[in-house]
Amino acid sequence: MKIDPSNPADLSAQIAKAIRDAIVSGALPVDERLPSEAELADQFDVSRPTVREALKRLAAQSLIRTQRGATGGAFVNRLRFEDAYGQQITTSTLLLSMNDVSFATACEARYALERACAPLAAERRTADHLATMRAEIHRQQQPGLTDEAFCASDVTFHRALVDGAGNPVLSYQLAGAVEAMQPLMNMITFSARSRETIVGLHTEIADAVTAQDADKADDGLCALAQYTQQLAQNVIAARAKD
Amino acid sequence: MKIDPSNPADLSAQIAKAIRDAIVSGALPVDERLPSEAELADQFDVSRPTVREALKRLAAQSLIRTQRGATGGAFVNRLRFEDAYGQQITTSTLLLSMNDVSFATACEARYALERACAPLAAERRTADHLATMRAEIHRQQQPGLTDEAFCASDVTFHRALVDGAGNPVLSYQLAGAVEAMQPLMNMITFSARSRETIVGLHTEIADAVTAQDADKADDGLCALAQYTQQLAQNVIAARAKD
DNA sequence: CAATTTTCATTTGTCAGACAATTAAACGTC
DNA sequence: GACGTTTAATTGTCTGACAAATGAAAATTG
Repeated sequence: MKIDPSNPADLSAQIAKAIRDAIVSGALPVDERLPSEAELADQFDVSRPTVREALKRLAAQSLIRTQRGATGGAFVNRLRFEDAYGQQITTSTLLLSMNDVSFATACEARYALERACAPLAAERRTADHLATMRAEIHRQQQPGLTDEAFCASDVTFHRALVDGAGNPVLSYQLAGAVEAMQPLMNMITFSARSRETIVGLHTEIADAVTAQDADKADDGLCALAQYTQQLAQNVIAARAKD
Repeated sequence: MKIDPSNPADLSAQIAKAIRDAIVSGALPVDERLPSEAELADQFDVSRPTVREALKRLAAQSLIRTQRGATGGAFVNRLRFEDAYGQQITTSTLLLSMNDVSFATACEARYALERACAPLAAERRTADHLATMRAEIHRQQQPGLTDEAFCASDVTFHRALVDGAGNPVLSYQLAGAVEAMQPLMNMITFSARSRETIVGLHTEIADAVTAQDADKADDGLCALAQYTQQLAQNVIAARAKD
């Protein structure tokens, strides 16, 4: 872990990589305290600011946490799913916005993944998940709701569905797919008519999950996917006219 | 973007967040040059090392790239899918290893997501994808293959299947799920008999995808998921005896 | 004038040393 | 023994400096 080629550029990146590899390989277990910045500087034969830049890189990925004081230092962080959600969502959102991913492609991916969760959710959903879904359906029927609030409620509804599968790995993966879609969905203006249709499909899905009917839930998701694609196409067509 | 509360700790984290928000919101477009470190230090009223630590945090997330020289500086980076793969895999791997995620949970998530790709892959796979799958099946039949190499080939096979869906968003999401499983799979010792079974199922899947038969591909994946779970249970049972 | 070389200014990368803030342990004091 | 005080260790930040890279401008040369 203490190797460093004599290339005097990217030193902090090299040090960060060395420590990261040690963490990923398990050589540095969770909650292990790293040597102090001064010691690391000695070991790698660099200055303390360079070590600090390397540690900040790792902190940005939630791989370490730091603590001041006598018994302080940098500690290997237990990467929790909640911590990873945020990064996953940020990354997914940027990937979509920076790579000219079409609405159709993103939508297809999102519903394909969500349909994978539906059978598990139908089987294992708890009262909590059902209650969240019903509450969001109710919210979506409020007349004064802005389009942004409608989309946010939509995200909450679908995340409750995904979480219903009771598999944290799935919830983590889907967090990116579902939340990253929100900026794209926000382009759509939801008329009273389209909201009614969506709420109807949400109700169909919630009913199916309540009844533990995986097939019906899948039907609802398919219909919702199709309808969402159609709404987006209408927006695109309307823009083309201008 | 220039706001900074007078809390004199975590300055670099606050600055990183301010710039990150500007990038995510689109205020800083791709390839835009950030002010020089000296200018940023002036604007945020901090020292240059503090600014540098903030920039290193962003660089660790591939949000910016830096360049030395007269026209150098920090530029907003176009986050590419290839760049994000690595981070996704690292994060997923650590999440699994640090959170006592059971083999069953990880396996369930992985195959649920992979099954979501199968119908699309059956529809759109190219000759390239089919060739990769066949090549890996062939490799998996080599007698001298180590268990690690067998697992690596397995990953390549399944990534070809996922890529066959022709949806970069799906490929990105699945990269984490599929690759992060590899360390867990490496725990399993693949006997000649189990390899034969797996190769048989791989062949069934490849045949189905070749014939564009989504249902058969799904059958193969389900069988593979079940068999993998069973192999893992055998390993766990054998360990319990010791 | 054109092409090439040189110089130079700008910017990042790194270093050294310093001080402030925080924290827990060691130490005294009652 | 309980409670405040000191102290040492550690991170967070600042200042100032120099090296290295790099493109642009200036000087030189044919």
